[in-house]
Amino acid sequence: MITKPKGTYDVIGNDAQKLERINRLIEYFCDFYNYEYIRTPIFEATDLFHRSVGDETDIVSKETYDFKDRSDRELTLRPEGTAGVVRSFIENKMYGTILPKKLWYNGTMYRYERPGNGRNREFTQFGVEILGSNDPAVDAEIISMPYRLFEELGIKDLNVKINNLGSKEDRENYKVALKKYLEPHLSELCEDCQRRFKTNPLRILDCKVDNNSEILKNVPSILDYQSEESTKRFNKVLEYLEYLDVDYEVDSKIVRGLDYYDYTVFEIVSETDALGGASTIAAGGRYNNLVATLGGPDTPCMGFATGLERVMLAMEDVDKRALDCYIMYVNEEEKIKAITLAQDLRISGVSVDYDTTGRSLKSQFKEADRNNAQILVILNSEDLKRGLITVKDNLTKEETKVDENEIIDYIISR
RNA sequence: GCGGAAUUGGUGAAGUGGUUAACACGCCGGAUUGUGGCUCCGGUAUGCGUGGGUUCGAUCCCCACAUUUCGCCCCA
Repeated sequence: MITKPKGTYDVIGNDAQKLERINRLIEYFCDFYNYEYIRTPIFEATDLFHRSVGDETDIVSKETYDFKDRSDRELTLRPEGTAGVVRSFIENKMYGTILPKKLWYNGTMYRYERPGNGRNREFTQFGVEILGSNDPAVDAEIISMPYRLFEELGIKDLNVKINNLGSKEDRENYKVALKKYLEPHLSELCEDCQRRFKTNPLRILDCKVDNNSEILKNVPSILDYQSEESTKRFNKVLEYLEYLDVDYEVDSKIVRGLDYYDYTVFEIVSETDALGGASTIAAGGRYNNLVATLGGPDTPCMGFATGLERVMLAMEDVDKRALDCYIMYVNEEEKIKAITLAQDLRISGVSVDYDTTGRSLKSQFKEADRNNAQILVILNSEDLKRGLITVKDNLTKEETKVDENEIIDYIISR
């Protein structure tokens, strides 16, 4: 038997119902928040991710699906959505249109990782990007929108962790101070952190091994190394979040693994058991320099992305949608009536189904209940001869015989 | 990439080096010859992740691989 590739999965059963619900809600939200849909390619030039996400990041250095096509082009399956959107923004000269540009996407991403609970090699991210505004209200919207979406989906124990990375200059100043502080304690840190000290000292902050050590508890905070303007801006973001009733917590150790972030970064966390160790269900931040880095004009931007597989894990099961009508029959004459009546009802906007496996009438009743059918139509040759059809309300169990010519109107009126 | 655990029908699972692989749910059928959801009765894995090996004989022992899962790493 051929099985699915490692790290992929089929969305079936209740997961499929959850995903349908999520996707419907996403469209609804994006419409009301005034975002435009964008779809970009699933593979892009390898270089795009090296220049945006960063050569040195784990995602790019060891998790991408890279390949050459038949003309030896270097291509990569997208490991995240922002790079492609920004590339499209520049390539299609959207910076010349009315700004800000508010875009949303929802698609599969690929990372060659060890699969686990809420972690797959092919996974789905929904994300939005606001390009061309540095207003703190944008930051607040980018955080509050997914927060409200998750609330609407019934996800419990939501919390936003937020931090301010500041400008590149602010970060450089902080890195100097951080290194100065850590230097004497270097031998006390874990191996990974000793390596990070050279490559990316900020990442030591969210190390899980050393997190409880005295050294990291007393580490200088990045928030103390911000310019006045940056701090002022961050406080405004927090103020707006208060107004929007978002439950947040400033955490100066949130750094994120993608190089393009600056100023506001955040994670939305749910402590639901089903998520296990994968409690971050959405994350994002500002990337005011990315458009320029990729060759476009200076354009301040912010966005977030959420992993739908994790959202599904955090959700309660979704009830199957009820079927309006189930039609029952036994002989061929009745069956013909069943399939034609079903078609007429479906065209009239009534959801209908009927048996196609030769079940007994008894089993057809069971099948109707499994489908949570509201109305049962029980066809009977004797009745049909007199132009009548039996309709049973599956809640009240009331049964009536209706004239064949009025059956559709009768069912619609129920 | 590193370390641990698991893998038996549609599902949850018991089980033993040797005839027919428990039990439960589900599903199908019957009692009820065209009105169910209760009850009772019956049916429902030629197979125990895959490939090797040990053995007279393996689902059960050994090895490898795959997949899943937990932790590390990282992240959505």
